[in-house]
Amino acid sequence: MTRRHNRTRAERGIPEATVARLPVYLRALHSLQERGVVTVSSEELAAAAGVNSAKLRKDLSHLGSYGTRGVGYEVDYLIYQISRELGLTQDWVVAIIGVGNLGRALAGYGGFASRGFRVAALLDADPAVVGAEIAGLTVRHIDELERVIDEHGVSIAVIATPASAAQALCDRVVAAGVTSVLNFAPVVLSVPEGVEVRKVDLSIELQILAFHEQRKAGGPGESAADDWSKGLSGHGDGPRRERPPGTSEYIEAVEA
Amino acid sequence: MTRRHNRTRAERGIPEATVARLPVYLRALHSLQERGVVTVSSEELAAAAGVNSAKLRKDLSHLGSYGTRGVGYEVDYLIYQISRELGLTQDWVVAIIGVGNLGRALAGYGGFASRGFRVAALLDADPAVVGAEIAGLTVRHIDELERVIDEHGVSIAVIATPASAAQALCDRVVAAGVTSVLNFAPVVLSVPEGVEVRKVDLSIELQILAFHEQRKAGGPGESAADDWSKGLSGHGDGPRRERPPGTSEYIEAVEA
DNA sequence: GACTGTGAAACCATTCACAGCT
DNA sequence: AGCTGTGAATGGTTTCACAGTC
Repeated sequence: MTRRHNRTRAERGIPEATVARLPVYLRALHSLQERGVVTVSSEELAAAAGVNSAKLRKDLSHLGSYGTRGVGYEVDYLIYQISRELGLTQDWVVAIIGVGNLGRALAGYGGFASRGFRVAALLDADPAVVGAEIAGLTVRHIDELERVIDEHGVSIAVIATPASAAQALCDRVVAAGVTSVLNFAPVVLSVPEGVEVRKVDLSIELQILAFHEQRKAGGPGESAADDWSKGLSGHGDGPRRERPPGTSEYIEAVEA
Repeated sequence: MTRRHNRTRAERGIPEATVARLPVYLRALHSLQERGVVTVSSEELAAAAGVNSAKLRKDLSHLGSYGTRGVGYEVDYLIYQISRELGLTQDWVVAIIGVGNLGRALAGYGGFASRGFRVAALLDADPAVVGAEIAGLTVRHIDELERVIDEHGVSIAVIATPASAAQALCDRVVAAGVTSVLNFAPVVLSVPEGVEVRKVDLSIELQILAFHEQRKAGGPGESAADDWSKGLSGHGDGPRRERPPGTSEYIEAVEA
């Protein structure tokens, strides 16, 4: 069922693919706004956002009819409409859990504050960090997690801890009422129905690049496609380049 | 045209969606491997990777027929095959450009080294950082970019600079022969044909979360859908919550 | 009996091309 | 004349369901 009465358009339900691009359009629009541009065509905006214009128009059409035929889109107005659709016209209270290098980078990241994300708390388990002042906030001990979430009305938790700690912390923030989690730890978090998790994985992107890079240079296939003795388990002498056996595979942290 | 003779299967050309999931499977497999698991069914592996089993099987079928009916997949063997397909059985030389908090986090990230990504160089423009030793490397000055790329045979550049510097640096690494770029700066980079760029955007994910979070709580729609005076340009009194006008919109850096 | 590999069906996303408005 | 908004066409991805293999 859809939601209530069918107002004008945008019969609720913007495709995920579109939602994922709206922030990109928003950024491009802000940049145009700063340069004093008042009106922009789908062609121009699409170029600035790195997509093609048909896609841009289809995406925007899901929000409503905010352009003017023969003219284009008014920059300020479109910024407002996209911001509203994304929920950026209200503040979101964010807690960052794990204050290693990544947590610090996130804490100080200007792109959050300027978009309505207010980092209200930093938490860590390491006594050496607890109490320190970072980006204007005092780092609290992870034991205080539930209290801090409650105190500040945190609605989004950012997990920037080692993988080993992530699931347990995720469980705690969810139990404390948080329903949106942004996970930087290299694990698949499981959460109950109704909780949204998004993942940013610093190494997955590199692996995807490696795949394409390899393709450019002849690819795998031919060379040594099957120098692995299937059926004989144990490590055999498989891969062309053995990795030093000490490099304990994974479980690895996001931190230095 | 496909590639040469049609070996067994996997007539070259793995869908992008599949490529993007292979690293996730790989991680799940490594974790199983560490726990001593020898064989895994599509159902179990899918659960560990957070996808459904039909998708997993279809994905793996693009690489080849590496499972055994009635039994499942041999963990070691599958790790090897996926690694090979992703190009992780060879080393990739990476340079990190921009050594703020994010650059540091990346430099020390264990998940890179253990996957065949060798961070060979760190570069920055800030004289206060140049010469410092971070994660076992001495930070070089950005002026030396081309020399460093050449010296080490860098094939992947990671850009972790403020947005304002990103495009120019990207142009330089591309001119120096790099064909894969991982971009953390909040800008759309343009590159010539044949160069692969991937983007990780710390704030886009948060914005997507905000969108869904807002949905849970009644959404926009009803309330104040059109309190913006279209046609009257200038800032009007639009959004429900005005942001402090000082918060200079974007152009913002990834750094603290 | 158990589980993979895969056609076929269903679904979603992108692109095309043009009617419709300004 | 110029540009948006959108049906229709295309292409890609996910899911279903089961034949084939161990």
